[in-house]
Amino acid sequence: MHEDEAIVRFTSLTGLKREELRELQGLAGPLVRYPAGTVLKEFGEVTGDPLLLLEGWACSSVPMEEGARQIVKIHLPGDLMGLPNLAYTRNVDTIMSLTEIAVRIMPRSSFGTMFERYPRMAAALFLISLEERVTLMERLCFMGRAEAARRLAALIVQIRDRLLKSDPDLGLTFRIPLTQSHVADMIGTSANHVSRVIQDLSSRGLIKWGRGKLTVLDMPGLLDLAALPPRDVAHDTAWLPRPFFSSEAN
Amino acid sequence: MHEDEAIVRFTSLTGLKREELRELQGLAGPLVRYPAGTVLKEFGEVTGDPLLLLEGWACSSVPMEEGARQIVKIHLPGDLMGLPNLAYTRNVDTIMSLTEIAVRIMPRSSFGTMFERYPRMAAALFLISLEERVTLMERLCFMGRAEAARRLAALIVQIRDRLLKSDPDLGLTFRIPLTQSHVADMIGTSANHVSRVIQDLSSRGLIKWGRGKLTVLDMPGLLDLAALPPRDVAHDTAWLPRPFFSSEAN
DNA sequence: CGTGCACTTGACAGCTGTCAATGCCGGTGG
DNA sequence: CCACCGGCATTGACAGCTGTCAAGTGCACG
Repeated sequence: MHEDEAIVRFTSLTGLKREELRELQGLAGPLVRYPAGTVLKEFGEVTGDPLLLLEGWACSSVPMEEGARQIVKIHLPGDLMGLPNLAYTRNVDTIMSLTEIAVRIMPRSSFGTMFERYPRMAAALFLISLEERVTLMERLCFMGRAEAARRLAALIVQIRDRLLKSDPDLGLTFRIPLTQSHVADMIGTSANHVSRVIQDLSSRGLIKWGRGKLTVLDMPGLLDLAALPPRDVAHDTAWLPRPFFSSEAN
Repeated sequence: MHEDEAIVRFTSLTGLKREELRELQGLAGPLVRYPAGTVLKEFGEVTGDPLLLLEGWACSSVPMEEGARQIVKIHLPGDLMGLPNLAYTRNVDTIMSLTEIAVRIMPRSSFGTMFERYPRMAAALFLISLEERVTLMERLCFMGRAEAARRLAALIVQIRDRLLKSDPDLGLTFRIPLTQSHVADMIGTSANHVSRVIQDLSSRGLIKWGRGKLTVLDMPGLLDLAALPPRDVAHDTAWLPRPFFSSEAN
C-alpha cells in the first residue's frame, strides 16, 4: 500500500482536506521498517510514542496469566497503534508485528499540536477513538454470548471488511498472516479448539483456510452465522469544526 | 452527589482549570430527571445528543438475538453517556437508567465548540475516550479467558474502585442497584448461573450480596481471585495543550 | 391475600479446555 | 537428494464449566 493511501484511510471518515493531510504527515517521524515478529511495545513498560502503521499487519495483545494472552486488536495499514498509551504512563498492551511492517512514529507532542492548531484533525482522532470503542463493544458482545464458531465467522467477516476498505477489489481468496494460535488468542478459545472450529466451518462449506490463505466459499452463509449487528457506517460530522484551510464547504 | 463534584470527576484526569469547568457547564443543557428503568437511547434509532450523568446509575447495552443483551458499560455520576454515537448516525447501544437519575444534555454542537475553542477540554474528552477503550480491552480479556467466578470478582472490584473515586470513604458494604439478571448480562453468563456463582463466592467467605446490598468480606481474597492486570492510573499529560485561562502552571 | 418478580435449586446436555499423541510441512545441514 | 528438526496443525479421550429447562421459594407490593 502506498503511504498516501494509508494516510488517507486514517483520516477518511472526517473528510479532512488535502492540506490538513500534509500537516499530519509533517508531524510524523521518518519511515521505519521491522521484520515479522518484532515486539514494538511491551505491556507494562514505560510508554513511548504512538506509531502510524503504513505497511503490513500487527496486533495488540494483553498478557494473561501463564503465558496466555488476549489479542485485542489487529492493526492494518493506516491504523494508529499505541494511542491509548497517551492516557497512561505504562503500555496497556503489547504491540507486535505479524508480517514485515513499515511505520512512522507520531511524537506525543504532535498530538498536543493537533489539539492546539488543527482542531479538525484532533476531532478526527477523537472519532477514530470512538470507533475503536464501538468495535471493542461489539467484540465484547460476541465474546460473552456467541460460541466459538460464530466468533470465528464474525472475525473473518470483520477482517475482510477492513481489508476491503483499502483494497476494494479484494476477492474471496486472500492472505491472512495468522496462525491458529493467533486466532485462538483473538476469539478467546484454545488453539486446539480453533482447529476443530475451522474444520467445522469447512465441512459446512463456508470457508477454506490453509497455509495463510483464506477462501470464503459461502459469504451469505458466513454472514448468517456471524450475525453481526447492523452498524450504520455513515458518519454524522456536522458538529465538527469548520475546515481550516479550504474554501469549499465540507 | 453534588453537580460540581460530578463535573470535577468528568475532568479530573487532565487537571482542567476552574474557568474551563465553568465553560463546560455553560455548554450543557438544563438538568433533567428520569425515574429508574427509563430508556434514554434505543439501539438503532437515530442518534441524539450525548448526556452527562450527574446522579444515579445507568447502563449501556447492546441487544443480541432473542431478547438477550450484553451490558457494555455501567454509568456512574460524572460519566458522559452516548459519546460513541457522535461517530454514527444510529445509536450503537441502548442506554437505560438503573435508578432515578439526573442528567444534562450535551448538545452535539458543544463538542465542535470544544475542539475549536477549548483544546484542553477537547483533549480531556479524547483521554476519557481512550480510558474507556482500555476498560473495554480489559473486559474483553476477562470475557474470553476467565471463568464466571473470576469475571464476577473482577466486576465487583472494578465497580467499587469507580465508586471510591467519588466517595473515598466508601466502606466495604455498599448499595448496588443491579439484579442478578443485570450481572449476567454484564459478565456474559445466564442469570441462573450468576446465582450459583454468587453463592460460590459467598461460601468462600469473599462476599455477601442480597437485596441490592453488597458486602466485601475478604478484599484480598477477592482481589486475588479477580487477578486484574496492574494498571498505572497516573496519567502523563505533558503533551496536552497549555491551559487556556490560568496563570499558574499545570 | 394474591400476584409478580427475583432468586434458588436440581438434572442434564453441550461446548470447550486440557492433555497427549500424531501428522504435516518447510527449512537446514549433510 | 536425503535425514532431521521445529513449528504448526490435527485428532481422540476426558473432565469441567456453563446453558437450558423446569420447578420451587421468598419477598415486595397492591
